[in-house]
Amino acid sequence: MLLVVSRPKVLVVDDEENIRFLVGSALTVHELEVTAIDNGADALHHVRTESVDALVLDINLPDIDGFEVVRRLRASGWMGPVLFLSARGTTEDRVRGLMMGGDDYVTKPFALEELVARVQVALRRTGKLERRELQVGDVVLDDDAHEVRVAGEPVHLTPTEYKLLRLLLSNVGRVVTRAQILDSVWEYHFDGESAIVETFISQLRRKVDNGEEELIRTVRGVGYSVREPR
Amino acid sequence: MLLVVSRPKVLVVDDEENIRFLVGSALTVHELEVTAIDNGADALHHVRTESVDALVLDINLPDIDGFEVVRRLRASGWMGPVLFLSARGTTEDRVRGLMMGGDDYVTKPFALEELVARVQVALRRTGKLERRELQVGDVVLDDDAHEVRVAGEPVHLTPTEYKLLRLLLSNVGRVVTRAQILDSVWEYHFDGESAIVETFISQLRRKVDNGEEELIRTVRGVGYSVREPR
DNA sequence: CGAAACCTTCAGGAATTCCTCAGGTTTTGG
DNA sequence: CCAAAACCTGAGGAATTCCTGAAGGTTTCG
Repeated sequence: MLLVVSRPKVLVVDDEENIRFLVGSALTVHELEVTAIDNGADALHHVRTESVDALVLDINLPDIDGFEVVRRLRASGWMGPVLFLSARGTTEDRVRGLMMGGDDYVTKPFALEELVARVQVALRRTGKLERRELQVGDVVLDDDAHEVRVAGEPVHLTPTEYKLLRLLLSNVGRVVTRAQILDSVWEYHFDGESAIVETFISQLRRKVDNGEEELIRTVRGVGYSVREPR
Repeated sequence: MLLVVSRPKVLVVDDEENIRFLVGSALTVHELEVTAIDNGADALHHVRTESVDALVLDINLPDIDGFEVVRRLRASGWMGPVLFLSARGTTEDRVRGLMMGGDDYVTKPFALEELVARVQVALRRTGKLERRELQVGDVVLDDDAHEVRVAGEPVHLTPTEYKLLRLLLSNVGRVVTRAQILDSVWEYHFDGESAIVETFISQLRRKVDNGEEELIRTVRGVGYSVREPR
């Protein structure tokens, strides 16, 4: 597996303080390195002098139009992905026409989650971000393909099984309590009895646990855990 | 795959600033090298002295008529493709009659996307741009010919079917969610119910999925995905 | 204008998945 | 060693999700 040493760098360009803050925070939380700039000229300079892996760019900037920023960047050879932000309705058609290719756009107001997801997709496409894979032993959960492989062989999981395995794998070496599971996989908190967790753990084991060393350990009175095999 | 070292060069000739800007941006985003000029005389000079791979040319220029520009260029041996821009209705018939060889035209107002596509087609025809094909298993989607072949045999797809297949094939190994599909193939975001995606997936499968190993996998609760067969 | 091609909705049916229940097995603590 | 607690697992009906054909409406093209 490819080891990505440094985090991908994203430049956010928008003249609204709020947007910069929100988008910046969201991207930072998702392990990206963020710089925020409020005008086109400085943005140009930054991309040309620093290394930037992706650009989140408002179209309506006080000085240089977002399209123009990109045009100049392309002219100077920068080929990274660009995600345009545009106010709904105003430039929608123009944007549609310009996008395609490597670029993308979202209209304000947008869901931060969606924006982050798109930036990540773009970064993966350009190889700056590794594939989202969780691996323990010979079990691989590939979040892009939404697929699970055991010893290389694809294994079919139902949506709930998948969510459960995902939760366990992203907590390797830690016990996940029944309450956590109920809360995360199902969306109700009740402490009441229900064998539902057990049922799904059981099914998961049948599909994913191949004999010898058990992947999913039961921690009696607490919950379940997956640990890296030795 | 052919490595294209330098980008194809496109000259845009139009007296309207806006058109030059929009067309220029669109072409640049699509990795073409663009020069823009606002009159016929300079355009003639530019083509004769610099290397130009394709021409986007307004018919109504302030000085020399677009047709005349091309006539002279042909006379001096320049044989590149020309895409004429014309105002709707006014010159349409004339254009039809006058265009020859590898030339094409679009009427204003036009979709930038379409214009870019046509320029690309022209450049591919003259070998300045590599061919774009998406292939998975024995299904080939040829974007230039706008054609799909299954095991070598051409298969007819309607425009929507084609867009859908194209989206799926350009995301091999990744799940494409229903929302992504609706957003990309159709242009509305709604979370409301609609069996339309299913309907088209169904039709696509009938046309493209040939028995043995299914090309288009359903990922229940998420979307659809195509994966490279092993 | 008329025909053909295409898009969309709808609805019945098929397939899959969820979840409860009930009986069995293992572990714990005294 | 025994009983209680905790956990495992299979079965089956309910619920959800998906498939697909048919029918009606729209657009395109000659």
